[in-house]
Amino acid sequence: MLGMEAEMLKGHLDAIVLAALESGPAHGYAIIETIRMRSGGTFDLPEGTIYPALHRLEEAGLLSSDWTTPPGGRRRRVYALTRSGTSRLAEGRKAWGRFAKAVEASLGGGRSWPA
Amino acid sequence: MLGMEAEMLKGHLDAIVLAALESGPAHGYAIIETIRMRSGGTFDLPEGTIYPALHRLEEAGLLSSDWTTPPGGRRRRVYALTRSGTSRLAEGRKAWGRFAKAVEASLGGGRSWPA
DNA sequence: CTTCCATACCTAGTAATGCTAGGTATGGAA
DNA sequence: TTCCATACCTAGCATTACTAGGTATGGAAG
Repeated sequence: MLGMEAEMLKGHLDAIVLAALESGPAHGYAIIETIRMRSGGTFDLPEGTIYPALHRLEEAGLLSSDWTTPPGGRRRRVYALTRSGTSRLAEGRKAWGRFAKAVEASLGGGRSWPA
Repeated sequence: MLGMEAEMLKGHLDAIVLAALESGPAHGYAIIETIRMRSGGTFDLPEGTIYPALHRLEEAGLLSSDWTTPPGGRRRRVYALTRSGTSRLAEGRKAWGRFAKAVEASLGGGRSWPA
């Protein structure tokens, strides 16, 4: 997040994190990187955002984690989507679709506006 | 908000409220109605959301208000966009565009997904 | 060898914000 | 006259992302 539009993530972070794990398990630092890349640099999340979110998602049963130590590397906590995490992600995508549509309709207000 | 996707508005409400006033001044109840209509029923905001938001926006100089009493009617507080409210709305639309694009890129993750 | 940096994790506390759940009041319909 | 829809308000709550600190290790630079 680049300061300007701080706080805008509210409520959408979970789905974004889950999506970052869809292609396979990853650890916190890598997830931050994935999200930054995918979002084209728009979401540059501080660790203080990601780690608590991961804990929350695991607590909720949407992620599972394992401590791993790659040969000659530091200890990492690797997260993976659980079955309910996968289905929550699907819900999250649908919810985002509805939400975005409603916001656009609300902002548009009859007048056309630049895509 | 239909419960399921509660909290998703976070950070976007202000722009939506400002947009509701773009076509002319209105009072709180009418703004709720406008937003519900425009959003196709998705955003059915409780008064406890709107009134504090209006106060916040006025405090921030983005709205101005006047008490009016229509002939044979109840007392209403009518809000209007100020000049800086108008320009904030423009910023809000741009910010939404960037944000939505980044979320879609983050959720999409290489795989195509239903518009 | 020591120093420093990037990696990698963590958490307590803060600020913001939307919502819940209450309250008041009035005009018109039943 | 009773009730509901309109119309406004607020205190307190829950959630959530962020700030600002902290720990530790492997590798590179000096």
